[in-house]
Amino acid sequence: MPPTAPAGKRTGRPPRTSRAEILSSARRLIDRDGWEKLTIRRLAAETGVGATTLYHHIRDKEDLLVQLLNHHVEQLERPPMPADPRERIVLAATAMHDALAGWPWAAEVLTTDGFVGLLDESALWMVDAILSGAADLGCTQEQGVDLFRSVWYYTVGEILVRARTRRREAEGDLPQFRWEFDAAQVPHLAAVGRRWHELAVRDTYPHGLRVFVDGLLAGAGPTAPLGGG
Amino acid sequence: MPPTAPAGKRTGRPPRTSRAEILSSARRLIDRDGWEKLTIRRLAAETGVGATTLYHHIRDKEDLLVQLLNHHVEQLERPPMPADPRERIVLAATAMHDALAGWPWAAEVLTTDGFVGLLDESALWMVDAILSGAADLGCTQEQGVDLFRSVWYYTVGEILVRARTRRREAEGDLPQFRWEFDAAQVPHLAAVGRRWHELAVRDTYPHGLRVFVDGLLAGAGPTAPLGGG
DNA sequence: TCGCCTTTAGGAACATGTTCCGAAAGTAGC
DNA sequence: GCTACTTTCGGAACATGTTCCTAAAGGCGA
Repeated sequence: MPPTAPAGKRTGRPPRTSRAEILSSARRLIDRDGWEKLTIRRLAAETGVGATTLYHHIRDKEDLLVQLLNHHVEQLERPPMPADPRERIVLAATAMHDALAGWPWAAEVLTTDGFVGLLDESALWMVDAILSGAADLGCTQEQGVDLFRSVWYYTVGEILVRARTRRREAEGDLPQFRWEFDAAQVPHLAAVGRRWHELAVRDTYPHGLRVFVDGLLAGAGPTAPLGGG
Repeated sequence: MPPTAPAGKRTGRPPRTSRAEILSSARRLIDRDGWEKLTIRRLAAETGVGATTLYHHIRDKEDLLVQLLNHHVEQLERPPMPADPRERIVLAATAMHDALAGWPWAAEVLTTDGFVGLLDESALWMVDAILSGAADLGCTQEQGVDLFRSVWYYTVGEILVRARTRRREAEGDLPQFRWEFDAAQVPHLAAVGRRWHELAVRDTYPHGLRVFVDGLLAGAGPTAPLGGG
């Protein structure tokens, strides 16, 4: 990795590419072939350099993906924030969800407590909106962070599960599942049986989110701790 | 893959190993070195065969992991089910969570809508308990499945995030995060700053689960649809 | 111009899961 | 015993992300 060259004289072999150029190659590649096709070697070819050369400009693939996500979120239209704190939280969480839903690899990268430490401020207004909503409703900082994390778990889980389900379906992988269950052992599941998938197509994220936020906030406030201890 | 030999005469080259033997090698390997060390080649060595031979007994690594998970869940002590439907749901979800928490690869494998189609009945009593609780509270099948899925998203998200966070910490990867934020752009986040991790150590899963279940059920019943459409 | 130093380039190599295909090792029929 | 058939074995090979290390290419001082 280049030592974040400040300016002025340059010595040594001239770079054949740059971080910015690599990122733009990556965006081009994703736009053209989809993000599943984004491999290091392909990206190197698209950039016009050798594969290992990329590693002098990006730390690793995750670094690359985080930068791409930053760029993606920056380009999102930023909706006006509702004055009502609760609505603000729901809206911000939904925006977070939607921003990631089409970019499952982004959710994959951000599957980390404190992923906020990876992103630029320009991509963090959603997080800030949630924290601000919680604060306006009387939550302490601790409670705000707890609320955010719970919402984040739900969101990231939904995205990862749905993304993987879609991929499985695309690969025609479902037939291998078994959908006949022994009613003696699992009567309710057996009653559902192969209707499971038919029943599981609805988008329950928005409703679940609302329930979650309402519930988490119902017990909040200066006197009632949000979480356990 | 062997054609699930029914019985009787055997012809052809005699097998050097079997599915059961591979599974038990895998368990031994995991017990000894941890599941991160479970690779195909290592497993083959432990079993005493060539690497590619495994593929005549297991479909792929995911197949292997699912079988291991089945075995793991089978060995869990099955707690008595509370008569109260709501408590039953919470207990079953918690059991599901705890069963997976120490086996993050299992959550990885089960990140799929309808993962229940992968497991044996003996590993599905938790799912059935949740469906039964929902039914007892007046939910339709649709609502029960919706409730299960929402709880599942939350659960799987929590597990994946925590597992990945732990791995990151183990690799000493956190320092690369940035924890100074521009207060002008994200005031609340900036106020939290590097206290984020300090605040994020609490286990909020149980409380969040309760909130979630209560909230989802509050709007349930024969007349009030649980989800959107 | 010649050599030194700095910086970048990228081939070789490794570990991962996985597929292909020819070789190996049995039974069955003659 | 010989041939055919069937089943399993496993090395070679591929794509993936990634590290190591040597070569290349420029500026700078003599």
